[in-house]
Amino acid sequence: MKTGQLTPFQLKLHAALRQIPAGRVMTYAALAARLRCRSPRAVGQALRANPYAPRIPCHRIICSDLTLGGYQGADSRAALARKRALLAQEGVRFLPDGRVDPTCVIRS
DNA sequence: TGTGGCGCGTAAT
DNA sequence: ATTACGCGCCACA
Repeated sequence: MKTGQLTPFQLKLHAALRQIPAGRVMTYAALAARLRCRSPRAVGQALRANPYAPRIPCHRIICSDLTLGGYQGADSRAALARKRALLAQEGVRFLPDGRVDPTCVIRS
């Protein structure tokens, strides 16, 4: 079925996400750099429009400040809590400050 | 610490 | 085709 209604970017994005091992997270900037993109915003937006939420681990992407940033386009406390739960389920550790453990973050 | 501006892509008009 | 917006990041004051 064609390339789907998704854009080439999403495919690339999915490929990058696939490279992220479980229990580990990557920042938007790192992911963008991997996609050869100078704008992390494009990445975030692509994830936000990603209708394949459970199919695409967009929750493995966090802010460069080690903050969860947002989830599904919502920076609400509930969304962040859910994201944190998902990451914790994967084995990612969190700091008492609510930030992600830098050892689990891949800043390549 | 807080604010503004920046470049890329998508989606909508 | 053009405009507006978006889960961000960086630089500067």
